[in-house]
Amino acid sequence: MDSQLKIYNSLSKDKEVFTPLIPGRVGMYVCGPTVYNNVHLGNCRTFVSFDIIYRYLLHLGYKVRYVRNITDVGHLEGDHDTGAEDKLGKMARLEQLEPMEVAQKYTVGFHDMMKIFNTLPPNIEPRATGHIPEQIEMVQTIINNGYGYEANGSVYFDTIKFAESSGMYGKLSGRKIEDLMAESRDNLKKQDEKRHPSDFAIWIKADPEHLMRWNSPWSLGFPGWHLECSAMSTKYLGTQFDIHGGGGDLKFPHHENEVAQNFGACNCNPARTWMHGNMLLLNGKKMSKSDGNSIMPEELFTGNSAHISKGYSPMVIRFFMLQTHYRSTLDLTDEALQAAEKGYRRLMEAYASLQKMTLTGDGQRSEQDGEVAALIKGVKAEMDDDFNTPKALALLFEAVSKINSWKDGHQSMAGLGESTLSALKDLFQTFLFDIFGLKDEAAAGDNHFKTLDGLMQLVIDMRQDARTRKDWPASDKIRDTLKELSIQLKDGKEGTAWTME
RNA sequence: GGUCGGGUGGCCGAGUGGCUAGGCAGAGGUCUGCAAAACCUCGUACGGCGGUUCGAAUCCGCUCCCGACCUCCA
Repeated sequence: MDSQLKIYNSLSKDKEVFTPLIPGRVGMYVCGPTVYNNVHLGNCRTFVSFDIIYRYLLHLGYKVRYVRNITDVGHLEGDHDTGAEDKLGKMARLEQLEPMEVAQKYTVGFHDMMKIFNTLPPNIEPRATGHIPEQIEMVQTIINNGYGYEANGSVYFDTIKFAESSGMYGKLSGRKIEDLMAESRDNLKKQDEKRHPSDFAIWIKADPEHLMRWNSPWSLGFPGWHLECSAMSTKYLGTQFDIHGGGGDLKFPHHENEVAQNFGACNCNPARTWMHGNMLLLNGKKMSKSDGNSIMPEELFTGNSAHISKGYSPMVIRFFMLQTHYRSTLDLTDEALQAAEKGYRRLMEAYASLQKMTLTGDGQRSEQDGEVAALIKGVKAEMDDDFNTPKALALLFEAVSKINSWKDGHQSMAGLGESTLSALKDLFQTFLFDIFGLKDEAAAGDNHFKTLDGLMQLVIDMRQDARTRKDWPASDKIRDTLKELSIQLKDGKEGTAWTME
């Protein structure tokens, strides 16, 4: 709890020592998906990043309230926030479903995928359509405070007024208000209703064909995108809270407008720390369906895609994500995934070896003990430095070399203290599973695995007998046949281990 | 065009004013019946050109290239 956790704040563009508003507690809001289609992989990366952040905060002992919304109304297709079709409404029309059926379908799919990636569920997962009264109330408050105005049944946020009174419109995304004002677009519909081009809709009067609409003091309509996050973060975390996160592409306009709305409603800045994950690229380019530069999670698992040579398991992908800092772009390539797969296995195998180890030395501590102790401290220090998972992982891999050396007798464990060894075991257990959220897929402890392992021990014994007799054809036949079945035997000093490839 | 972020060894990726992560691949070695696995050693990289400095890949300037955002996007 007394850690010196530092977090990079997009608002100040600097790393800051993290101090929660209420000691011991953290309120964290992360922008969730708009459930109009299957989650795509970039989405998953953002949520995995924040999952690790959430897990680490829990590890530090904070009582965290993690809120991640589901947006199921208000998010429009096309050019601007008026005159375009709602994403959910469009899918509903195309698939001939109720909008809520669309939302339900993709919400379930999203949850399934989050589970596959082993992310912890948020504490509250509010839906935009479940908070229409709260949003209407917020619009009214914004109007009352003089930051919103009605025009023809729609309500707009007055960005110029906000910029003048707060001086911070554009601060989060590094934009100048003059530039925003100059960004007038010819193809903008309903531009005439706005006082300034940079103003945005917080309540939109529905066209007759619009599927989702609610009564409000201004019109039969629906809330603007951005507003749901402002209303729901306020409801569950208060007008001010600790962390607001999301993908980097949400900085503008979504987050910028959120700040504005919250300020307009409460005259205060909502989140103290803004965190943004970076993009996932595919072969050096942003994923884009229209260019064919895209891959769905399922395709990644099955290998059914022209971009990859084979399938990769969810935990390999999670490990792959951990190897890059959350604020860096991550380039997904087949070669990089292969490297990640091997690295992930090596780490898991070393973990298994470590847990079985007992001390062989005399308990006299030597230099080696100090090295391991420093390593253990280092891993935590890296996570305290803005959740630096790649560096923490690098240190764990240094431990992997040591573990394998001890195991194969290349290096003596002499000089390692009992408490140091057990701290190292704890470190692996805690970081790999509790914080990084990995699972050991090979040893996915079900009954079948137990049976298989028993069977394998028998086969290994029989091969060992053959080897003792120097019956090389027999022993090699066992080894080679298993290899064809994707089971690899690994001969070591202490006998033979096996793994599934 | 505007704004921002990058260009690191074969690939992916940390980091940072001097002690020069890590993973994967490659080379050599140890071990082994052979192999695999494992371990050890090795390649001394930071787009280009200038400048600041005792010293820069790390700071500054210029330049080239790439990406993101500016419009739906995590």
